[in-house]
Amino acid sequence: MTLPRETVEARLAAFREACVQKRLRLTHQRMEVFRALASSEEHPDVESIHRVVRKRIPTISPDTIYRNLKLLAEHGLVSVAGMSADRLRFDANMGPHHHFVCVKCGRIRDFTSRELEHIAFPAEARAFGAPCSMHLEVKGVCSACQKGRKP
Amino acid sequence: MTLPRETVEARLAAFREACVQKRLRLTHQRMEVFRALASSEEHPDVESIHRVVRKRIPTISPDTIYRNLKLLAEHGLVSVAGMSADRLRFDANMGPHHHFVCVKCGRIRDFTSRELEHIAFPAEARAFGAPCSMHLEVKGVCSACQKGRKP
DNA sequence: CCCCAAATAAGATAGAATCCTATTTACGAA
DNA sequence: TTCGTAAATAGGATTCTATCTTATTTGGGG
Ligand SMILES: [Mn+2]
Ligand SMILES: [Mn+2]
Ligand SMILES: [Zn+2]
Ligand SMILES: [Zn+2]
Repeated sequence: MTLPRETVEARLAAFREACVQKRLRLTHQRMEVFRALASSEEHPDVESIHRVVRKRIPTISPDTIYRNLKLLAEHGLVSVAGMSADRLRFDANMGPHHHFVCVKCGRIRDFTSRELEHIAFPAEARAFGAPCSMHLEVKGVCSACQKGRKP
Repeated sequence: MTLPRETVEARLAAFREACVQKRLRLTHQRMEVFRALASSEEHPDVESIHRVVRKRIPTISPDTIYRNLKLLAEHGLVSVAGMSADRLRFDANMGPHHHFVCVKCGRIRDFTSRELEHIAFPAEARAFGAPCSMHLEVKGVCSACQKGRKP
């Protein structure tokens, strides 16, 4: 909530314009859901957004929050923080390594990179606290999915 | 399942030793859960592991899979693939950026890094398919949590 | 101002993960 | 080897996130 007002205003203006271009109806609810998210730098979850929006629209339902965020994410107007994780997935490879994640089939492949291994924690990250690990996730379409094989 | 047998054997041996050192009981179920994970390079979920282990222990319950994987993760013997994501969290910052994630309180902070911006998709990742995005997650303890502030 | 596809509210539903409790078991000590 | 006990398990119940269903409302083009 400590974002510069001009940043928020810019986001809201861009949002309105994008919605018009994409033929997404500018409902009261949709606008307030986006405003709540665009005014925060906390990467809020649905419950947090719902709490905020309820102050302006007391009857708004959680489903409307979910529905709009999903729609907006599909249109590239917001994104999901963190990573693709519908369910927990585990790893017995405890060595340092990174992941290639297929956005089609969800397959996760390990890789290491000599180039990346020598990168220290970025100073910009250290400014927030004491880093202890670093993980790179490369998203893309795996060879199998490119060839149209079944997932 | 295409892992070299020696790799699997080494993992199992290390696992037995670690369990003894950490005073974790080597139950039949725990051993088979770890064997299933250590024999796979698919980053399997609980259901997949359950299917595999059931061939040897037909009565094993999903809860035992969950319980053991969680315990082993706490002891650093396995890890959770992907990222910390108990629930969906959203982001209105659509510019390219990375995340610092506090392992104590879950706070997510944005950062960019000139050093990282110029990194191309690693060749090792491109070997798996066509990358389309890249995201770095730095885990650590944020300043607030270091100072013992409440989450 | 009209119309209607799109969007919403509220409750039902699905599914993942955890909790509860009676029973079993691993393993240290005698 | 046997024994005692705390740890672990099985299976059902429960919690909680997210999605779906359906009747109702509404944004916005014509
Ligand atoms: Mn991995
Ligand atoms: Mn972010
Ligand atoms: Zn794929
Ligand atoms: Zn913290």
